[in-house]
Amino acid sequence: MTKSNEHDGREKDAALVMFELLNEVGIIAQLSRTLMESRLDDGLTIHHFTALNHLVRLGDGKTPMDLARAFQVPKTSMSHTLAGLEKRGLIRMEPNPDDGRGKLVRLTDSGETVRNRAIQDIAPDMADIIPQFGLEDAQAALPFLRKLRVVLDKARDK
Amino acid sequence: MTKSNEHDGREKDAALVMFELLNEVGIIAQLSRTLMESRLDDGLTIHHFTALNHLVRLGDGKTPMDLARAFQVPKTSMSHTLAGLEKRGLIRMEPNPDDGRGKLVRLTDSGETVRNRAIQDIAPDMADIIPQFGLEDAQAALPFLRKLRVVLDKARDK
DNA sequence: AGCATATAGTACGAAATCGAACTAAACAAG
DNA sequence: CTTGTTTAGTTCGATTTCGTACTATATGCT
Repeated sequence: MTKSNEHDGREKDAALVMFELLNEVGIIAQLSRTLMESRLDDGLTIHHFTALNHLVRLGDGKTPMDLARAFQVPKTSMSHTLAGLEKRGLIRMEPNPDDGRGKLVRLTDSGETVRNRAIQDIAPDMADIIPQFGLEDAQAALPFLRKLRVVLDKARDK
Repeated sequence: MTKSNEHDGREKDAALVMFELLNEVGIIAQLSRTLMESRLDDGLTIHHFTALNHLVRLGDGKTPMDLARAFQVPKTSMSHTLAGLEKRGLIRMEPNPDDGRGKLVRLTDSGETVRNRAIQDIAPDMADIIPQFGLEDAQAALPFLRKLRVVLDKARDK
């Protein structure tokens, strides 16, 4: 039926490859999520950890909307996550001096400590995974994934 | 402090690489999730689609637990997803002849049709993404991701 | 066989997710 | 300055997610 312009068995449609790729990515995300979550548990969820991690790595003083956009979640969900972090004393909310509607998210010392401890707790698991296929493969995959993330991000608003 | 056995700036710890990698994967999964969801909507969620897709690709006659394990979700969540699919007439639940406790999930014709249509609806978006970094890169990434998924899956039960 | 333990699935309730509606402030145009 | 539009964030409610507890069957051990 379909025209076979090269080797039929190996002929792979671009959409097909992408489907498979995102399928794998979805499963990996789910697996890593549950793996990390099993290591966390001071009642901390992945969302809590991810937000803390983001603030440590890229600097605090972000607005809630910045974070919502960064993680592609609705602002109401981010509100909820931040409320949880604040209740635990891991962040503080300040009024945004540049925008009377807005707030700024500030890491507390405790927040940074908790994040660092979480990293320490999870790191052994991460390190254990690498040797199973070599650091080089993983390093090679990173730029590709970054690019894919950027492309998908742009495709977001059609 | 850390010994610099090569080029210090590029020296990357295995755990660090893995963190970054899974971070990217998580964001990509989230983006692709919302992208797909925007194309679906006959009330179908990603979970519905993913389950249908799995059954078409790998064959039906799986138990709910098979599916729960495949997607790494609690069995109660899978119950809920399957209930939704059954209510829509996209699957049927049979008793498992080999296990009196269990059930088998069967695709209906309608289920297969709906899955195929969903694929058709999403395919253009998938195809649009590929040219932005070349089919070869994507094909190269696939085996790596599969391996990572398998490794994580094994690490699951410590 | 009989009993202990493990497993498949469901019921139920608590928490999380997220859309809709709302408040308040910013911004844009006249 | 007023008016209309946009944006940040919260509140509220419907739906989803998922842990706990339960039932029923299977499996393993003696």
